[in-house]
Amino acid sequence: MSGISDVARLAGVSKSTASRALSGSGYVSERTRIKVRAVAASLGYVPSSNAASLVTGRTRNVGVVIPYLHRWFFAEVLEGIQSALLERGLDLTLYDANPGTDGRRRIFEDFLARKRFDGLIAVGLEPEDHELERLLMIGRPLVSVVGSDADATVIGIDDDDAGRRATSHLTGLGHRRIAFVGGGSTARWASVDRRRLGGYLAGMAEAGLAEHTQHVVSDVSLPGGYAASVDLLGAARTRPTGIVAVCDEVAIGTIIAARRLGIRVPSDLSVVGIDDHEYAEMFALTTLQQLPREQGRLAVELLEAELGGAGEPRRVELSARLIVRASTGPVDSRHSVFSSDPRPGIDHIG
Amino acid sequence: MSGISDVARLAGVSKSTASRALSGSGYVSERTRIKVRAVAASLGYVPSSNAASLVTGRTRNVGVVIPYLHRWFFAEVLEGIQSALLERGLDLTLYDANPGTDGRRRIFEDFLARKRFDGLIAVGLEPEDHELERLLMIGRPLVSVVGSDADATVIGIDDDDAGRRATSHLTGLGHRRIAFVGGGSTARWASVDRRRLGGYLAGMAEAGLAEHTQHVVSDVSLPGGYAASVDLLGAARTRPTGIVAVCDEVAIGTIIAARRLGIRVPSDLSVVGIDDHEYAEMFALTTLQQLPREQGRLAVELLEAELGGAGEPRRVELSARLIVRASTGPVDSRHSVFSSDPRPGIDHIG
DNA sequence: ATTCGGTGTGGAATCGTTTCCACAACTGCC
DNA sequence: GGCAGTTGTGGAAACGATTCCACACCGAAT
Repeated sequence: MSGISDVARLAGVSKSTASRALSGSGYVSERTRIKVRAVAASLGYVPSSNAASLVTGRTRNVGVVIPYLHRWFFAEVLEGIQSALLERGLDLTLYDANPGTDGRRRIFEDFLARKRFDGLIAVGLEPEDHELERLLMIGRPLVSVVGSDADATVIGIDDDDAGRRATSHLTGLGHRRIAFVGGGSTARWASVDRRRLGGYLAGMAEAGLAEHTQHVVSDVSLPGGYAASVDLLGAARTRPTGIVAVCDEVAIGTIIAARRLGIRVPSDLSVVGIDDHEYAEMFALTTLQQLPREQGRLAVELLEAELGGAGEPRRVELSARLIVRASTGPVDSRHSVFSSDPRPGIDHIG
Repeated sequence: MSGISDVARLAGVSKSTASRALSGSGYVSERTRIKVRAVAASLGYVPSSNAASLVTGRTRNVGVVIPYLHRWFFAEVLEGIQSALLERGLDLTLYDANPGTDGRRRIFEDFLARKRFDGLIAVGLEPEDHELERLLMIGRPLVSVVGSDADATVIGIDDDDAGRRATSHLTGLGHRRIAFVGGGSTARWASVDRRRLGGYLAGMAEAGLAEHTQHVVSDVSLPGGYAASVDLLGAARTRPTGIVAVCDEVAIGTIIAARRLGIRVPSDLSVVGIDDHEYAEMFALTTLQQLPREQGRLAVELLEAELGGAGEPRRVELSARLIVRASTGPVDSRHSVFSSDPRPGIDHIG
C-alpha cells in the first residue's frame, strides 16, 4: 500500500504539496498538480480515510438510524438516502434500531457515542425521551424523516391532512359509514399513525359524521390489515362502505380480505390508503401518494446544508397527492342508509 | 472531548497503561485497571476509532454490498447481518449496488477501494467479471450470501434441490401440467433463478414429464408474478394445474391472479413457492422455507472466523424445508388428462 | 528602490490512539 | 544467593494524512 509520501517522492515534491495537489485546496502550480495526480493514479493511491478523519475531524460518513428495513416506506427512504450519498461520495453507516431489541439499546448507548459520522439521519425513529436525549447529546447535525423530534430538521408529509383528505374523498363519494383501519390502541404507538387517525376524525367531523367514527386497531402491515379486515368485514350488518387505511399495506390487506369474503371493491366497499406503495397500481388502490425515495434524497440535501454550517433546523412538510384509482367509487344506494345499529364514537376492535 | 491522555492523567498513570487498562490487553494490575476504568467512565471517555484504526489497521466495521433493499429476502438478510454485527460491537457500512446504476459503478470503482472495513459481505450480488475482480483486489475477507463467487465463502440454499423438490411435491400430488414462473429469458439473469429453473426441469424429467415443461418469464416480484400469471392462466385450454414459482413473491402474485380469474386454489390450481415469505402464511402458501435472517447471521459468523485468521473459504449449503400449506393439493380428476395441445419443450412467454 | 500582495513550496506539528521496548520489582527454583 | 520468568509501568515511536507557518519568488504599485 502506497501512502502520500510515496506519491510525493515519485512526483519530486513534498508531502504538503502532494496533499494540496490531490485535495485541490491551497496554492499549487498547474504543472505540479498534473504531475502529482498522474503519479497518484499510476500508483493507485487511495488516501487513508482514518488518517484524514483524524486530523480534519470529518468522517465523510453519514449515520442512518432506522427501525425497520423490511417495510416498504423505510426501504424506499433508505434507498433514496443511499443514492444521494453515493453521488456525493459519502459513506453510509446503518443502525437498525428495531424497537424493543437489545440492539437498539446498544445503538443508543454505545454505537452512536463513537461518532463515526459527520451527521445523522433518523427515519421514522419515534425515539423515547432518553433516546432523544442521547441523539442530541451527540452534537452532530440531525435530520429526521418522519417524526416529531424537537430541535431537529424534520421532513415528512402532513399526515393530518393526508388522513383528512382520504376521508373527504370517501365522504365526497357519498359514503357515511367509514372506518379507519390501522394503528395501536395504547398510548405509545407511532405518532404518524395517530396523526392520520386524527385527520380521519377531522374529516368525519367536517362531513357531520363525528358520531359515527370507528377505529379498527391493526398491525401496520399487510397481514395485519388483512386479519383486522376479515373481522371487520365479516359482520354484514355493521359493515362500513368505506375504509381509510393508515397506509397502503393495510389497505391492500383490506382489499384482499374483501375479495376473499366476496365483497366487491369498489361497488360494495371503497378503500383508500396512504403511500402509493409498489403494489398500489396492481390493486388499483386509490391513495395519497408520498415519495419516500425523494424524502430520503431531501434528507441528505438538508443534512449537507447543515454540515456546511448554513442551516437553521427547519421543518419541511410535503403535500401528498391524491391518486384516484379503482378501489374507490360512489357509495352503492343499497348501503346509503345507516343500519339500525351504527356504532357510535370510537371503537377499538382487534 | 476528552482523550486517553486526560484519562491517564486523572488516573495518575501513563497513556500506555491507560490504553492497556481499557483494552484489557497486556499486563495491568487489578488496582489500576479499576481506577482507569472508573476515571474513563466518569469522563464519558469514548476512544477515537479513527486513531485506533490508523494504528491497528482494523476498522471494526463490516461493509455490506447488496443490490436491493426493498425485496423481502434482501431486507431479511440485511437485518440478520445487522443484528449479528450489533452483538459484536461492529459497525455496518451499507453499499446499495443497484444493478445498472451509476451508484453501483462508483461503489466498485471508488467506495470499496477506500477499504473502510475489515471484511465484506455480498448479498445476492451477481457481480460482473470486472466487478468480481475489484472485489478480490481489495484483499479483505469476503463472504457471499447467495451467489457463485469463485474464491469466496458462500452461503445459500441448494437452489437446484429446492426447485426439484417443489416440482416433485406437485408431481407427487398427481399434477402433470406444471409450469415454472419467474426469471428472465436472456443470458444474464440471476443464477439463483436459473438454478431453481434447472431443479424444476430435473424434477419434471424424474416424473417423466421432460417433454411438458413450460417456463413463463416474469419479473421476480409480486406484481411481476401477477402479470405473468394473468396471461398464463387466462388461456383455459392450456392452463397448468400446478405452478412452481421462482420465489414466494411471484407465487403470491400468481395466487392473487388466480383468485381474480375465479380459479380456485388449490382445487383448480396448486401453487408452490420458495422462501417462506412474511405473507406466505396469510396466503396459505406451500413453500420451501429458507431463513434469510439466519443466513445473514451465519455470514457474520463466517466472516468473523476469516477475520480471526482461522478460516479457509468454504461453501455452506443449507437445505430448504418443505412447508405444506393449503395452496397445493391433489390434482382434480377433471384436469388429470392432457389437453389436446400440450405445449412441449420450454416456452418463454411474457 | 522599496514595499506589498499573490503564488508556490517544504518543514514540522498535529490528530489520538496502540504498541514496542526498556526497565524495575517481585516470585520461585536450583 | 543468583537467575530466569512473570508482572507492572512509562517513554517514545509509530500510523498517514492535513495544515500552519516560514520562506522565496514574482510582478506591480508606491
